[in-house]
Amino acid sequence: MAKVDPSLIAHLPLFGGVKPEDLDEVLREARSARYPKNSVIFEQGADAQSFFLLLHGHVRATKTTPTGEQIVVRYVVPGETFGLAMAIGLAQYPATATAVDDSVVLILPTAAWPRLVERFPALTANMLQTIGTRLQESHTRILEMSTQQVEQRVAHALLRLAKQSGKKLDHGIEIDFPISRQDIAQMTGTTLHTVSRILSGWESQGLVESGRQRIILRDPHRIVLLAERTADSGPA
Amino acid sequence: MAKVDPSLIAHLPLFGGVKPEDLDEVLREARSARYPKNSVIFEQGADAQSFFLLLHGHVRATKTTPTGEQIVVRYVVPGETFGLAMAIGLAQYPATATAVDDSVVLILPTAAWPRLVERFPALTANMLQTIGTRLQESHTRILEMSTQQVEQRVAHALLRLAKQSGKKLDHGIEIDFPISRQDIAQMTGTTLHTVSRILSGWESQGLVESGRQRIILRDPHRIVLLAERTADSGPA
DNA sequence: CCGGCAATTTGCGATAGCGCAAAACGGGCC
DNA sequence: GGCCCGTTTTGCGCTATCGCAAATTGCCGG
Repeated sequence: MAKVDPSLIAHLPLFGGVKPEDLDEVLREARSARYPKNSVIFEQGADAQSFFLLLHGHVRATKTTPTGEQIVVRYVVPGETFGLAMAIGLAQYPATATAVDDSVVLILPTAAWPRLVERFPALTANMLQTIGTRLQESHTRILEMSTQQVEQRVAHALLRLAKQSGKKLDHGIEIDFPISRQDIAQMTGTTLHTVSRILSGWESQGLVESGRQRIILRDPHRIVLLAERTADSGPA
Repeated sequence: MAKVDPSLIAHLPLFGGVKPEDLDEVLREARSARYPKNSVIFEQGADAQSFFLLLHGHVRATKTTPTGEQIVVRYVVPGETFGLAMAIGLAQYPATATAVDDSVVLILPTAAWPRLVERFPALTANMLQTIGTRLQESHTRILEMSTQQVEQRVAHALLRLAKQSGKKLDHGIEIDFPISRQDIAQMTGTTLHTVSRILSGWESQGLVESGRQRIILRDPHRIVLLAERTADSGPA
């Protein structure tokens, strides 16, 4: 297991306020690991023995009901933390994390957290900020699910993904990791069938170009219009 | 403005780990205020100059879209904090808070927070816990909205309210503050019409007894069954 | 290069829940 | 005690979206 270079993590929000030269101290507690595409990093309900920092790749967090339905909680991009159960007082992970791409993560033992917090009080504040942001995002999502129709929700979801992980091409913005219709359905509270129909429609209007687990926004601007459109407005 | 007795707040989660005798120091920064039923405590978008602790009454937090639709984010019960914008790094309140009952709140200036945190480091951790719990609740809500039908969602919402603010009667559990069909609709992502139809149905089956802004769960157990029922299961 | 599998597309009902509108109700205030 | 207004109920048609099923497609592994 290779040593992690402090410069890799120095700029991350979590470590704001921690002196770069102190980061070695943090890294001493950490190890890194590689997860191949589609491998599970941790499972919902498992003991939260570690928390994670994504260095490379993409991770999907999902939550499953007792009856087996699942939703995508979020996609993690490099630089973000995940599996923070312990920070909010949970002994088990509330969601499952899966690498959707070959991914490299920094693993910190949950047990080290209290020690780190004591040593670097700024960490708690940073963590609070992180969780707070996620809370807001959740509320936004609830608001959307309550007030918008499926097409608008899908538009919002794709725009968000594009902003988060978009790779600019000259003919549009490509979402930079494999994502299926089913995934999008689970992000927006609908079915893969409906997502497929919507994307087909958009494709024939030149709004997107998509294929197997691959989506390119060809005309982000018009998608923004779609996302903001009220149920009735606009021509046929 | 009356002095607040430390014993009133000593047991609150936010102050866990703070010595009771130190609470005076906190209270020196605070003032209390009374908000009559239906008055607005702060408005979404306003500068977050204070944060709040509910002492008596009930407060509803709502979030409104640019186009005017709104959802109920949560109901605050005595002992809980609200308006924590500053703790998560927001300069403006992300929601509106309204007293749904005559309510008494403890008001703490946002400006005092950094000072308090420095003095009582446990506060940050407590806050993290609080926000973390809310994040989880949000995720649960998203999961429900994604996977359950309206009737089940309403059942869950009522059960939660009953647990939070239920007053036990010998003939059931009454939700202890005024709540309209519209409110429930905004908690569950549906319309007041649908909620009304559902409650009417339940009433005729003896599950609830309800009236103007008033709901009594007559048969919580059967409502639990409803809440857990999968779309198809069970007889007509 | 081919077989097989997972992802996607699409057609075709079925329906839960919406939206509108109107009527009934209930309480508080004067 | 009666009036006024906000809340609730309910009928009725409509449609967005689901659910199922079958056909198609594109990849990956061998």
